[in-house]
Amino acid sequence: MNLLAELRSRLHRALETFTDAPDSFVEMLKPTADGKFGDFQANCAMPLAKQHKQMPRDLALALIAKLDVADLCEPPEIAGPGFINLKIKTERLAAETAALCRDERLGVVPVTTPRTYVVDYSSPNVAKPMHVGHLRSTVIGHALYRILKFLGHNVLSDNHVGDWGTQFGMIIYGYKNFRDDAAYQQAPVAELARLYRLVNQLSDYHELVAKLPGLLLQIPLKEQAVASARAAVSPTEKDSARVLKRAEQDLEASREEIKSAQKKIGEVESSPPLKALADAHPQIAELARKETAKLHAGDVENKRLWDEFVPQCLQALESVYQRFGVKFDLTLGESWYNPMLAGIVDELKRQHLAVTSNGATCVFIDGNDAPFIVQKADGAFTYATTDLATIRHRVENLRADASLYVVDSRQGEHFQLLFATARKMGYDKTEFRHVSFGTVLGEDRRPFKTRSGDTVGLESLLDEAVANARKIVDENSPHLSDADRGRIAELVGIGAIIYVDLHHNRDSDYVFNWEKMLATTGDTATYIQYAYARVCGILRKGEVDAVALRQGQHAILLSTPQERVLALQLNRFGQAVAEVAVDYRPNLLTQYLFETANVFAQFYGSCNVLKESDEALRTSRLLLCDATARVLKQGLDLLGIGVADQM
RNA sequence: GCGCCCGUAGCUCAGCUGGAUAGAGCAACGGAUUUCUAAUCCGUCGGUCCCAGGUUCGAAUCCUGGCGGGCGUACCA
Repeated sequence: MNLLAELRSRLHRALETFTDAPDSFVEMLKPTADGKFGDFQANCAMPLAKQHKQMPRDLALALIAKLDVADLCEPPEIAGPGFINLKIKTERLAAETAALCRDERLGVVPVTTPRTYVVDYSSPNVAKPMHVGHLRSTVIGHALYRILKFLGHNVLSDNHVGDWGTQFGMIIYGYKNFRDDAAYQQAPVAELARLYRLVNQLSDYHELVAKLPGLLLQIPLKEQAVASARAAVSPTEKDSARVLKRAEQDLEASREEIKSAQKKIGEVESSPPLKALADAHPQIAELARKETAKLHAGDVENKRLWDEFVPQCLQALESVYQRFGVKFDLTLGESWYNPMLAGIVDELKRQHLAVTSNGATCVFIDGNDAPFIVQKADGAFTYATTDLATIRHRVENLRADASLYVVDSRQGEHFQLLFATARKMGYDKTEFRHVSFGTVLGEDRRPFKTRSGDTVGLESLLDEAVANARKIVDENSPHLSDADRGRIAELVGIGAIIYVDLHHNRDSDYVFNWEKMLATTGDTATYIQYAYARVCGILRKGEVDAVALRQGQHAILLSTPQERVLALQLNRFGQAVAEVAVDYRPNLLTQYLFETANVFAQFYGSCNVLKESDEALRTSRLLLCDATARVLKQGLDLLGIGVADQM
C-alpha cells in the first residue's frame, strides 16, 4: 500500500463536506518535514479555514472528526497554527512492511492508464566523438525511459542522431583531400574525427583571418565609447552607470574574441604543414558546404561515402552506450526523415501556415519575433523541418501520447516554436515536452564549448572515472580477486558519473569538475552501492535463502526507532518513483535513495542482525535487510546504475 | 532592443503546486571500531535565502521594481 496515497484518499473523503474542490487541499498532505511531527502532515486546515472564515484550529478539529484513519494512524494531533500531524500505528506499519517484503514490485504500483511515450535523448552528431556535453541528455533520458517503463507505460527510446548535416560535408571534403589511408584502415572512426577537426580548424582559420582586421578596428571605437560613457556617468542619471558597464562589457568581449581568434590563427600559422594546407585550401568552408549539398542532392560518390561512414560512426557510439548500459529502441537519425521533408513544407503551405520571408519559408508564431524557418532561401531544409517530420512520424505511426525531448535548455525557443507549429498543423492531442536541462559549464563558469581546445571526450571521462575507482577498490578491497575488482571499478566509476549528473535538479547549470565527477564519498552512487554491499554481506554471512525468507510469512517487528524509520522509508519507494514521472525529475529518486542508504546505515550501526538472539526479531531484521537491498538495487537500476554484492 | 533562465552556508547544490526552527554533501574541527564491510556513523562550526517594496495568518517559494550573472534571438543543429 502506498501510505501517502491512501491517506490522501481518506482525507479526500473527509474534505468533501468542507469544499467542492478537495484535490488541491488533498495534496497538502505530505511527509513531515521533521520526524517529531509524526510521519505525515496535512496543511490544508489553514487555507480552508480562511475560506470558511473560521479559526484554523477549529477547522482542523472538525476535519479530524470526519477523517477516518483509525485503522492506520494514532489519533491525529493538531499543532501550531493548524497543522494536522499523523503518525502511522507501528503495528500497521509493520504489517505494511511485511507485505512490502513479499511484493515483487516493492510498492511501485503500475499506472492504471498506460500511455505511449517516445523519449528522445542523447542524439549526438555521429560525425564527432561524444563529449561531456552529451552526458546529461543521455543519462537523464535513459533514467526517465526506465522509470516510465517500470511504472507501466509503453515507452520507446529514440536516438535522433545527427547524420545528415553540414558536418558530413566536412568529413567528405576531408576524406577526399586529407585522408591518411593507413590510419583509416586501422581506426576509421578516429581518422574521420581527425578529418572533421582538421577541416573545421582550417575553415575557422580562414574565417577568422578575414574577420580579424575588422575586429581590431572596432577596439579604438569601443575604447572611445567606454571613455565617453565614463565621462557621462553622473549620480543623478541612473542609466549612465549601466551604459558604462555595457560599453565596458562590450569592449571586453571584443578583446576576448580577438584573443581567441589570434590563438586559433596562431595554432595554424605556427605549424608549417597546417599553414601549407590552409594556403592550399582557401575556399574550404564553401567547398565543404558544397559537399553537403551534393550529398543531399543524391550525388553518387558522396552517398557512397556516407553509406560507408555512418555505420562505422554508429558502431563507435554503440561502444560508449554499452558502457553506460544505454539501449535505444529506435535510432532514427535526421537522414531517415529526409524523404518526408518536402511534404512537410507543402503541407504547411497548403494550410497557409508557412509564408515566404526574405526568400526563406517560415512559420510565424504570435508573440515571437523570430521565424521558424522550415526551408532556407537556398532551398535546403532545416532541423525545424526534420523535427516536424519527426513529430508526424511519432504521432501518426508510433501513436505517441507524449513525446519527451531531453535536450539542453538553450534550445527552449526552438521547441516552443516547434510545438506551437505542430499544434497548428493539427497535432494537438499529443503532449510535447521539452525536458530541458542546464548547460555544462567549464571550470571558468563559461559554457563548455565543443570547439574550445580541450574538450573532454566522453570515453576518456569514463576511463578516468573507472581508473580512479580502481585505485580506491584496490585500497579498500585487497581481499577480492583482480577480476572482481575490475568489475566493481567499472560499476563504481560509471555509477559516480551518472549519479553526479542525476542528483542535480536538471534545470540547474552543471559545472564540470573532475573531483566532483570522481568523488566516491558523501552523496554519491558509491555510498548507495556500498550500503547495498553491506546488506548483501549480512545476508551472505547469515547464509540466508532470500526467496524462502520472503515467502515465510514472517512478522516484521519494529522494536527500535531505527527499524521503524527504515520501515517507513522503504514504504515510500513507490511514491518516490511515481513522483519522478510527474515532472520528469530523476533527482527526486537520487534523493530518496541517498536517504534510504543513510537510514540503513543508521540501522546497521545500532541494530545487530545476525547476532540477535531473539529468533523472531532476527528474522524480521533479515527481512528489512532484504527489502532494503532490493529497493536500493531496483532504484539504482532505474537510474541506470549497477550494484555489486561485494565491494 | 526583445525573450528565457538563474542569484540559498567557505565550495557544490536540494528545497515538490506558499507552511512549523531554511536542509544535504564537500571542506574544517571533535568523537565512535575486541562487533554483520570505517567506501561508515555521531557531534560541532557555518545563512541578511542578492536588494527594496507588495500580497498573506504565514514568503527562499507568488507579484512589482532594482542590482548582478548566464543563455537565446533569420536561414548551424
